[in-house]
Amino acid sequence: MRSYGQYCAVARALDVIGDRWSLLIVRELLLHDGARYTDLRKGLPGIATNLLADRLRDLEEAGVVEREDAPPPVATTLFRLTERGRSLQPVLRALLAWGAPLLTDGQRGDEFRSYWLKFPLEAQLTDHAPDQPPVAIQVQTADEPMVVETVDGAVRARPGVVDDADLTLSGPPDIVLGVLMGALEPKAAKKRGLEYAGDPAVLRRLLR
Amino acid sequence: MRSYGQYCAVARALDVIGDRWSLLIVRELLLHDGARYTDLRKGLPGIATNLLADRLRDLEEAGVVEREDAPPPVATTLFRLTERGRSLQPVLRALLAWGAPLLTDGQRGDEFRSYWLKFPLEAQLTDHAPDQPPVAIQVQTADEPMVVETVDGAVRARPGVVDDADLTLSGPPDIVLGVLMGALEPKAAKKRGLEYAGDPAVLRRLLR
DNA sequence: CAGCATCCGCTTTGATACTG
DNA sequence: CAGTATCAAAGCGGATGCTG
Repeated sequence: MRSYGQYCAVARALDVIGDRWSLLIVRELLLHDGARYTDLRKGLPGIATNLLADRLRDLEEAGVVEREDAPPPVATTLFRLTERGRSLQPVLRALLAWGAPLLTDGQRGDEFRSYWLKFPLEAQLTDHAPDQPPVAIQVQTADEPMVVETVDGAVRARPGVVDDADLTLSGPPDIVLGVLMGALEPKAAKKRGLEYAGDPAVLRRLLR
Repeated sequence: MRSYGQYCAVARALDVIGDRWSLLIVRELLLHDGARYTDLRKGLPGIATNLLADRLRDLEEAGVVEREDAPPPVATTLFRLTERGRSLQPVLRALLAWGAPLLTDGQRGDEFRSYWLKFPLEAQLTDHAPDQPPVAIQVQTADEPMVVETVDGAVRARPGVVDDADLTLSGPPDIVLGVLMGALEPKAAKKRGLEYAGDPAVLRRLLR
């Protein structure tokens, strides 16, 4: 990117990560540290492959990303965030918070990966009854199942399955997200394609 | 900007404010609410006038900026942030914090406006002795003088002059900033063009 | 197959000139 | 003062080809 040529911290930051796709690459690496080129392409639908290569090079030069030639049997290049790269998390969090209201008008044909739910869910949900036994919610939407669970008073979301989930949600991403963010009543959501099974109190415990 | 087409809050946020110059326009309006088109141009050295007009239109459509046709005697258009626009402040703060280390390698011919110091100074400085009488630092660098002063235990920076400053700093922006951020010792700074007069304890009170 | 590089058409940006 | 208009240059998106 061409520099803004301004002696200002915001402008200098944007000189480094203001390029199109750059912050989304950082998002992918925050969600999936040690990703292969192909993983990044899958997580960045719409990016041109030459741009991904360019950006990775730029970010590497800027000290945000580092590449590691994994030894056999993997024998592939892994891309990681440096410490400096991980310190972009507050920027992503702020953007996430600002952008969250823009999700309420539905998916509108946008691409979606269910592990993208990790950040909004962990930001929004809190365990309001950490003394109670832990709970787990199984979420099924789009490409892969996710688990939302309480761990030591914190709420964690990860790809995966649990067989003893206290609550199971499945349906379109925007509906599932709406319910999990407390913006949509389960009753209304059922009419819009939500499958809902288990204990509703679990949701109230995390939402409040 | 072309949409990323991803159902993700970060991507949707970037769809709105990820365009080149957009966040710097927001910076200007946060620093100078109710700015005229010409004020914005002065505060955004390097922007092409058609781009400024385009971005202001886009941001207005997105509900970030609003324009107000000021009545006489002003009789000009004023641009303001909406509430939604002001809520971008955490994003700017996060970018500022991330970009701050990039300022330490000097100004390198970059443009500078002294009121840009407001955010970094207020973010970095704290009044560690709020019970003591208030203090003021007069800062003179580049285009206009700035005052850094304690107000009810907070630190405020604003364009202007005070005649009873406890400390006066003047010199090149990067040197003055280095001293005020505590990254540069006054002694070393003097060798690099800093004029320094008054009570050094004032600085220690705000830095610690 | 993973990790690019190249080519090409299109869009965005930048610089400058001009206007109500 | 607050923009349009114009045009060249750079950046982006999509397709495809190359190399280990």
